Amino acid sequence: MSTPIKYSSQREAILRFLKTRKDHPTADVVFQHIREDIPNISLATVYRNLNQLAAAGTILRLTTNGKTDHFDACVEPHFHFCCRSCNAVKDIDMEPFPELTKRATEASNYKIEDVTVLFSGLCDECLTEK
Amino acid sequence: MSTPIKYSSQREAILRFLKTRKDHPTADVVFQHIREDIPNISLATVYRNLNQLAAAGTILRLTTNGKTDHFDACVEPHFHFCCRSCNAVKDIDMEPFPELTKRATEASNYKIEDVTVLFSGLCDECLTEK
DNA sequence: CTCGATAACGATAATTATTACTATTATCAT
DNA sequence: ATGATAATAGTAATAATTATCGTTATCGAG
Repeated sequence: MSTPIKYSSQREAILRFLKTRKDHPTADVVFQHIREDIPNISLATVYRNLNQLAAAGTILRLTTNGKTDHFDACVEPHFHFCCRSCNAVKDIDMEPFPELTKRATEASNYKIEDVTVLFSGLCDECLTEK
Repeated sequence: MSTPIKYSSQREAILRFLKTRKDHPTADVVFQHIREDIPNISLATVYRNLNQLAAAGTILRLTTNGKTDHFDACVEPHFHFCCRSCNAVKDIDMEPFPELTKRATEASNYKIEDVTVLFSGLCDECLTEK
């Protein structure tokens, strides 16, 4: 049914780069870094592949308060924090909360497939610089 | 310090409309409805006032999987659900989870000010239509 | 190993949501 | 009433993302 996926070195580079980063870069940040290795890569290619990888569940798309999406190569369920000052997206290392999905399933007649928890406030760096 | 806020009938109409709706409309939906009462209202005015009301904490901005923000006149802490098929945003009526913010505060060195929980999956309507 | 179908590409145009700008109007304290 | 300025309508500009399109790369079948 679905069209077969062919290998591309660009996609491999994008995924490899994402895996080296803990800070959930945006499409443009990915683009800026990848072009150091592949100078003539197109921004559209970056978007196309990030979308495809996210659709396949290989990476995670993080929609935050900020206007642009961030991407995360870690697909294990975990929590994120978005700083309202610098818009950085960071991980919060705490145990998952299966209770949440369970109670939402009981409380609604929807098919709950996923839950995203996004904390916001001020990150460590923005806190110290007064 | 901050500039004083002056009354405007447009803003009042926007807020009044939002309060009649349980379904968290987007800026454009607000615009389309308000212009039935105020035919020459500008879309920019709708955006300006929604932003101002959200900044003041009078209404809530909901950033979802979909590309456009939704707005909610109910600022009491509660949970939302976004349908991956029709992109509708709906409430989920369940008890708040103070535990979440508490544990995030313990697990990080950030100043946690807020948390948004967004469930996703298929809504009741999309479930029934096959 | 060719070959052929087509997924993916680079480059760029188009689209979409949102914000900025500007001259005018409305609010409101004095 | 009047003056300072917040808010407006209308529109131009911006920013992020997606669509288009001619070309290139992948890869299974012969």
